[in-house]
Amino acid sequence: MITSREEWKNIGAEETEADRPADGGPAGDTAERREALEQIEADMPDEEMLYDLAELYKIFGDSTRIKILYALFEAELCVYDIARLLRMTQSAISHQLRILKQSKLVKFRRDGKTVYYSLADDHVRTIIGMGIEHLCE
Amino acid sequence: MITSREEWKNIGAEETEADRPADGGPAGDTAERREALEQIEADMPDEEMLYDLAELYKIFGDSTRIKILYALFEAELCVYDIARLLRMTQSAISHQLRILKQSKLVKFRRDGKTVYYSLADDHVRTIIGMGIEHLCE
DNA sequence: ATAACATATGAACAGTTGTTCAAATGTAAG
DNA sequence: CTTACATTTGAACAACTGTTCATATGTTAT
Repeated sequence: MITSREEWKNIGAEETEADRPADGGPAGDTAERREALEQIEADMPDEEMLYDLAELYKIFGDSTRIKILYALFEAELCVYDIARLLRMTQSAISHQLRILKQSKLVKFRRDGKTVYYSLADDHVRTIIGMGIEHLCE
Repeated sequence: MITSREEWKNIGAEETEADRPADGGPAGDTAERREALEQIEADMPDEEMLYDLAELYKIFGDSTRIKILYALFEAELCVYDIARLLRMTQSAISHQLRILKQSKLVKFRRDGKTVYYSLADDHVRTIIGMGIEHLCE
């Protein structure tokens, strides 16, 4: 029986790199391939950008939030009405609105006791539109 | 001290609707507002569509997956090289590739022992592009 | 001031998610 | 066949997420 992990272990490397791929790989580790990888690495946006990008999409990755955003496509709405529309508690909606607010996807204005929310800009529409386009094929 | 929940409670309603907003709301529950909400509800895509949309964005909501997709922007890559590029275990990468595969965001071909992955279509590029555009403002 | 209303927030809890570890496939060569 | 390589997969576990419940904050009216 093969111990499996042993093949991958880069003996002598630090503990934290123990399970990462060492040299080798398919069709040998040619200079060309190594160079190509380095080029790709160089062309990649920095860590932070990619992290922020993932954080942004995480926001869209919840159906409650998608529904809220979609509802705001048509009109400015108060928390109470969004809750009524989605048949959820206003607490749940309020929590999600906070997240949407933090991501600058929605803006709000206060009118007396009521707080009205609306889309921050048209990017939201475009991003959701892209997703729908992908699904419809 | 106010018991708070009591104000919301729709007395006589089923248990499951106990904490949902009943009639009322800001500025009274006029017929106009009720009608506007019904119109919005009618214009909303069906539950399933919105759920699928959220599921799609969930895929983009992880930086490892974003990195993999971004790497595939430039070239077809094997699992081993993606792992090397992102400095992660090939197991972790393989798990994520399975998810990307299931969502039809990447396709793959086998060449001997090696499996090469690439973007399934250009929607991925557009969707990620939209996200970057939103961040850069 | 008090009461009622609209929204926000903190803590707790269940459900989900991403990585790791270990082992299993699948493929090619000796 | 066996061995080595490349990838996949299942289980376990920690970290994260969304909802609920209870309560707090903010606003208007009396």
